[in-house]
Parts: sequence; structure tokens; C-alpha cells
Amino acid sequence: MPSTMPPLPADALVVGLAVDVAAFAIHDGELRVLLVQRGEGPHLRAWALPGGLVHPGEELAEASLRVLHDETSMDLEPRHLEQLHTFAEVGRDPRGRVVSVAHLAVLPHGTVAVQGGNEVLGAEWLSAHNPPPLAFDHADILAHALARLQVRLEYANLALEFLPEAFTLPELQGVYEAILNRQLDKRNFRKKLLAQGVLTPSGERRSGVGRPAQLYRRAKHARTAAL
Amino acid sequence: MPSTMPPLPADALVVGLAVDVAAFAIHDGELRVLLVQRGEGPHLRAWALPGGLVHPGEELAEASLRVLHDETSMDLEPRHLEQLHTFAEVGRDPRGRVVSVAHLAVLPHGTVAVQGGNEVLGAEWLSAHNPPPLAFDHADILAHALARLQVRLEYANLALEFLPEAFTLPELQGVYEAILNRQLDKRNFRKKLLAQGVLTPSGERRSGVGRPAQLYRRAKHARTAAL
DNA sequence: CCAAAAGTGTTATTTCTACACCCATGT
DNA sequence: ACATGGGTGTAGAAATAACACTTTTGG
Repeated sequence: MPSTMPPLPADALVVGLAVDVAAFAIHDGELRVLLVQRGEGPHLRAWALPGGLVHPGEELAEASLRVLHDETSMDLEPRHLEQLHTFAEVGRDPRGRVVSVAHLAVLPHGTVAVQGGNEVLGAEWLSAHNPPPLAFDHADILAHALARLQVRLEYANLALEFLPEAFTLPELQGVYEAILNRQLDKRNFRKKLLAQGVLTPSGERRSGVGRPAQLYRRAKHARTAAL
Repeated sequence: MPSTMPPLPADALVVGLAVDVAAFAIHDGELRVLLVQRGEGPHLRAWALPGGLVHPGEELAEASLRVLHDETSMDLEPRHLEQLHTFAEVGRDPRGRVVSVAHLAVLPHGTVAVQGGNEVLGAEWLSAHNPPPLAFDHADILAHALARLQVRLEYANLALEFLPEAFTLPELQGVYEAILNRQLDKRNFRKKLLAQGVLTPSGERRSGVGRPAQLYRRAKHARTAAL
């Protein structure tokens, strides 16, 4: 394939290319989504998903990571990042045609402190199941992301990405419950998870109170995702 | 929200926005995908998914339908059209940064004849499970589309979109088998489908040979899709 | 009456769900 | 000793998978 090709045809539609990121984490046993308060442009002071324009030569995944970094002033390192859906409706952004590729990110436990960054008044982890009103079509994006997260629990072992490398089964169950937004039976949960063979036990651990829980790690062979 | 807003910032990355469409239909009991032979640009004469640049003010779905129409010279009317994935890798198109939003389309039975259209040497329905080599990253797109189609069989009753309004259970089973690329048990298939309650019987019908089969239609209440 | 495709039931296996008590530790 | 959370088994229900013969039509 030649390296110099004719440029794009003159009738090529040019648009702004952006990413928006629905980044999830578990805090206090609750599923939270990272939201920022807009500091400029339309929907000033409204809550929104972190997002922004893609730079030239930048891949979508890179842009997503950069945006997270810039708008939270934190070195967030998602354990999982996948594309969700592309929102390209003609009127979705009042500034012109902006095509936004929405992403789903999963951050591990321990990702707590965030603060506002560039062009943003503040950043916070807020309830994913009961979010505040959001700017643009971000409520749609969040709903998509939540639905995707739930179906991914079955297929991939995405829940592990919310936890540190070593974790207990009750902690893992807590992740499932936070994402599915309902209680699960302890015995059935353990049976199912252990039967999958994706967990391997290690040493022990004493939590604050009660009987110490067995620690587990992900087994060697673990699918990352599919679909 | 004001109707006149500042234009996009000067640092906005502008890109070409395109759609590619993986359009499926069943022919001769086999799952086929609509492919065109490129008549210009890179990958001349290679097989590719129908696709092209989005026009200004045009929605992605509109562009997908237009592209199908233009490149087959046929008034194809998909029964189902959904967004699949956005391919935006920096080097994927040698002409510059082109972001392509891939779509999955389902065409009903009877959609047979296609011919080449604008900028295309020819169009054909070819085997979806054993396609010829494809231009650009279209083999990836096709693989994604096929996987999505298979999971959609479970959730939605997408199989109905491949058939005319009235159809027999053996025909429906044939659609499942063509998509899943394996044989299914007749009795179990009937049990499961009828238990779902999405089919309602109507009159009879005599095929060429053998016992006539009961005709069914979709019941009133039918989910179209999800996820 | 023969070929061809449609239609129909039962059983074994697996998976899912509901449910209550004992165990190990820290205080 | 007691409060706290971790850990375990069983039985009924539901879903799934395997399997072979009869029925209706056209020729």
C-alpha cells in the first residue's frame, strides 16, 4: 500500500471528534460514576461525564485516558477501557457537529480522591444508579454504560477489575451487588464463582472484625472481555 | 439553550466521518453478507463492506441506508439497523484520518438481486462465515458483526427480521442455524420458541413437497432489541 | 404407495433458587 | 462471653439436551 495517497475528497464531511468516558468505581459498597462540573462552554456548572476533543494523531483510548487525567488532576489508571457507543446526532452539541465516542472505564478500588482539573470546576464520584441531572445527552450515555456493565458481569470477569489484586469473596460479591443493584445469596454466589475456576486462593487476612476471610487472586487463564 | 453558540474551538480535530455497513441476509439457507468490489481509491478491486462518507447534516442511520442504496442500485430496506463499533485507528485509512462507524443491518428474505452502483464494480451476497479477503479492516468489522448477530439471537427476536411477515417454524429454525452455523434439534427449537410467546399461528401453506407447514407471524408485543 | 418434510413427548442432566446454621476471630 | 462477619450443604424447580416415530401432503 503506497504511503502517499490522494487526500480526502473535497466533499468529505469534517466534524469534531470527541470522547466521553463513563468511569466506574466502587466506594462505600456503592457503584459510583466519575462526574465533573463543567467550567466553560454550554451547560456551564452542570454535571457531565469527563470528555473532550481528540487530538490529532491520538487514538481514542489515549484520548480517554488523557481526559480522565486532565479533568481530575489524578493519575487514574483504568483497569478496563472499552468503547461503548458513538453519539453523532446532528443537534447533540450546540457548537456544531461533534461526534462523541463514549467509553466505559473501570477503576480499581482505592481510587478515591479526585479534584477539578482543566476547564472543570470540580470532580466527584457520584451514585451511578441515582445520578444528578447531566449535561448534553450524558444521561443516555450513562444508561448505556450501566447496562453494558451489567451484561459484562456475566460474560467477562469484569468485576475483578474493581478490586485490588487480592480480594475476598465477600468483597467480590459486594461488587456484583453494587453493579446489579440487588442483593445476592452468599452460598449461591460462592458456588458459581468458584465453579468458574477463575479464582485461586492464597493466604489469609483479618479484617477489622469477625472471622478472617480467605484471599483470592485471579487465576492464570482469565478472559478479559468479549462481544 | 441559546441557538447561537461559539464555534468549535480552533484546536478541534477534524476528521472524515464515514459509515460501513455489514448487511446480512439468508440465501439458500446460508448466511450471506453484502459485499462490493471497490472501483476507486485504495484497495481497488478488493471486496469490501458497503460504506462511504457521511454528508453534512446527515445522521449515521441515514448515511447507512444511502450507502446501501447507492452501491447496489437497489432499494434495499433493512428491517434492522444498529450501530456496531467505531473504528478510528489513526492509520486505518491511507487517505487521512477517517473515523468509520460500523453498522449491522438485517435484510429480509427475498432481497436477492444486487448490482454495482456508484464507484463500485459490483455487488454480491457472499458467505458471511467464509468471506473472501476484505479491504481495510473490514474483516474485523465483519467478525464483530457476526458475533453481535449471534448474541442478538438470544436477546431480541432478531431472527424474524430475516423472514417475510409470514413464515414457518422450519424456516425460522433455518435462520437460526445459518447464523449460528450449526444444527439445532427440531423439537427443542419449537418448544423454546413457542414458549417465548412471540409467535402467533395463522393459516396453512403448502411448500413444494412434503407435509404443509403451519404459518406464523410475530405476536403483537415483540421487543425489537436491547443492549 | 412412496418420498419428503412437518410435527410431536419423554427422560436424564444440568443449572438455578431458596433457605439456616456453625465457625473463627477481636474485644 | 459475645458480637461480627465468614463459611458451608441440601432439596425443589426450572431449563436444557438427547433421542425416534407418526402425520400429512404431492407425485
